[in-house]
Amino acid sequence: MATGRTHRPATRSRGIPEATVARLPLYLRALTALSERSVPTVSSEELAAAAGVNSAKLRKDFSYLGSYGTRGVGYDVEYLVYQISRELGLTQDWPVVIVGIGNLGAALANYGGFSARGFRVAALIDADPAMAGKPVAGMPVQHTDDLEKIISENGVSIGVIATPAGAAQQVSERLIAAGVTSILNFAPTVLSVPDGVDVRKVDLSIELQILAFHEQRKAGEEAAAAGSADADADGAPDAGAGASDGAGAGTGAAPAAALMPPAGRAAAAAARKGGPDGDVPAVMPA
Amino acid sequence: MATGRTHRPATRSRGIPEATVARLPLYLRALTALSERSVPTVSSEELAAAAGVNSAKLRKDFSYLGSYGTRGVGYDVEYLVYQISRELGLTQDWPVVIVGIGNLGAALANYGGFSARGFRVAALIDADPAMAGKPVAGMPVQHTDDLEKIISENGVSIGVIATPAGAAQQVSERLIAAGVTSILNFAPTVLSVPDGVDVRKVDLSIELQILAFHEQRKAGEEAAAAGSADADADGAPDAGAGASDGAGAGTGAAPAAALMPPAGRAAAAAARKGGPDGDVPAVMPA
DNA sequence: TTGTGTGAAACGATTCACAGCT
DNA sequence: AGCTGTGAATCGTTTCACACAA
Repeated sequence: MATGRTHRPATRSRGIPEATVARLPLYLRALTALSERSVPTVSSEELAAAAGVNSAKLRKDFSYLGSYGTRGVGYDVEYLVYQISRELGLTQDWPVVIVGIGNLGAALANYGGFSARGFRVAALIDADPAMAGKPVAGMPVQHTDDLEKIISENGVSIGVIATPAGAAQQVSERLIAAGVTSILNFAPTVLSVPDGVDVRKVDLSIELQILAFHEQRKAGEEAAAAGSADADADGAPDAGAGASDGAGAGTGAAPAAALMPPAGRAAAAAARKGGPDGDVPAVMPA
Repeated sequence: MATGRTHRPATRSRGIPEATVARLPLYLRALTALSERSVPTVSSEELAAAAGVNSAKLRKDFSYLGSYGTRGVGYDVEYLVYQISRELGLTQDWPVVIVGIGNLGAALANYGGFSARGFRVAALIDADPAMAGKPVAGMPVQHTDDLEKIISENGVSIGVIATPAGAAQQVSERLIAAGVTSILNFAPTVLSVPDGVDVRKVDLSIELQILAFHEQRKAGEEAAAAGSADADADGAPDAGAGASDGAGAGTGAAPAAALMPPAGRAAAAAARKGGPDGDVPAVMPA
């Protein structure tokens, strides 16, 4: 801390809040749709509805970009489309490479909306020699050996990793060494990268687990609601013994058994599926 | 809407913060890896590093689950794996349907890690009659007509939408009517769903746009650093000299020059690629 | 002595509510 | 009369820093 500015120096310096940046693409999509229907202006209320946020948030977001609206009227659709595109850097185009052409990589390569905006798939790269030369989405797959050359010749700064988890870290290192500074990672691993490199993660299994959590809670509440006064229906999360997992049990599992002294190794082991749980997904990570 | 308990009743009642929930799967993955290497205990410091977060955050997160650690020692790996799995609802299994078996849907169906945890693909559904019966990932694709039957017979509560954007809203409505209460949406649209239904979105194009934003900023900073005080170093084609936009522009006195009159239609039109920008991706949404 | 668990401070994002422009 | 733009209030998350248990 005391050491001057620590990692990620002044990156956040002049700035649009991260949460706002993450919503700009959403607004842009809604605006593009309006633009296609030749709608000339929108109110914050309408646009917010189309983007699935509330209008106060949208107005605040736009206020970070400048004053692009007209009081009493709304926003000029075309003008906003342009301003947001520019702010996001979509007025220039970004060559992108996809590394790992398995099921997912191929799906990504075929994704239309990819090239629709400023993005252009510059190359498809895979480690399997058998893939080399094979056309995927009308483009020949190239071998990993040429990764560095491809990156530099095409001026690629954004890489998409769709390899198995085990290969991801190494691939990211090669990409970065070759000049890539932004990575979209579909492999289920935490990538460690140097400062100045941005990584965004897309992880199917994490998303499902989050849904499962809420789903389970719904079931618990339902049961609690239906099942009258149960000891710890909504109990305090008190540090004490079992209370803290009321919702968990849901359908009939005995809550008592669930909690045990932090020494119950046996139960814990039993709980894990004995199956081929491998951390590395077959070929399609996400 | 405001009838009695407003939307999302007491869902958040006794609660683990959402941000914490979103990190539990990350911890779980790191712990599973340790477990496989038969590591008996970890400190918050080590585990945090493996999960890519800082240790204070991790300890705070775990504190919401209960006191599962041992002071002076650390956390018992197996025990924590079990507790987190249980908290996330992964000790039961969740039948899932995937709707839209295009490139992406097929990739998802083939995803190994899917079934690895509590999730099981109960059915693959597609609207194309030509797909019906065809095996994907060792499973016959079924026709949309049978969607309701499939959902109820299998007790499915989680649905994955991998259809083109145009079909997503309708598919979500049918899923929900049939009993699904959690949706993972890969189609690039905002789904509107009733209260009590959870939706999570995975959107490739949004992720790329966020990266592009940061990428552009990096380029700008670099140029600014290298090339003295150049007005529009960041290649903004527009007159928007908005370089220093002072966070908040707080002190009134808007840098008027930065913004041209909200009437510049021409520029806006020019900015949009004339190409086939269609909002609906070919077959693979994400 | 070590490393967890947690109040309290700091920070960031969202929402409120209204002044001010059109 | 209407709708944006934005200070101020609120809420949620992260970080700090240290008491306390092993």
